[in-house]
Amino acid sequence: MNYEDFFTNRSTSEISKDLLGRTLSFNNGNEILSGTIVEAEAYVGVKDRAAHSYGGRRSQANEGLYRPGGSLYIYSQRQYFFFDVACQAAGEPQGVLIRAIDPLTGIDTMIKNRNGKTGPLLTNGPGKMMQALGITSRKWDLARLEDSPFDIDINHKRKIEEITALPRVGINQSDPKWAKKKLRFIVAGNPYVSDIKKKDVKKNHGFI
DNA sequence: AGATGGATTTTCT
DNA sequence: GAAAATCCATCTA
Repeated sequence: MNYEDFFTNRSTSEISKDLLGRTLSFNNGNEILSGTIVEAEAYVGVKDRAAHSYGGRRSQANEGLYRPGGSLYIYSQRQYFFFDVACQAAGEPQGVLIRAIDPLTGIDTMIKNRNGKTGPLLTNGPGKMMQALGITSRKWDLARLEDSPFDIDINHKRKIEEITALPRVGINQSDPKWAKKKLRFIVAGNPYVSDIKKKDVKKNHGFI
């Protein structure tokens, strides 16, 4: 299995769901920072009102979405960066946004990168996650996953008790049809999922 | 625990 | 000039 196969050949929601439980890692040149993906959102292209590629919108800023599955689309907003992987064949601008990871290695460095924050505050949101990894530029935008310091383990994943589908976060509500679509997938009960309620957190973090 | 408003910067109109 | 796939401090209960 290679990245291009993994990120094409099935729907972007299926790909997003299948990313849960897999390890995302970043080699900062000194050590490997990594964590288990516990939250991801699908953006399904030109018909998706909430996608950056809605209506075929295309510019230097969102070019990554138009690249073949397995290409990186890194984008910035309000001093924060977002990590997306393009899905589907070249020219079909769909993608998955990785929103949160349950940290595994390099945790001390993540705490430093996050100015002393600890626990779920480390990585329970897309901007926070990238800050924890120490990403401060769009340097790797448009790169292929296999040619970047990022890695997603597509050969192994942790067993998950239950996956929940929810509406996506922070998107324009002017078109309820798309705003309400359940294209956000989470590991139920994991404390690193953004906005999870304390009472919903499970002791095993949602893994078996 | 839930709600509100400010910060800040890239990108497009 | 305004909007944006966010985050955080601060308020109220």
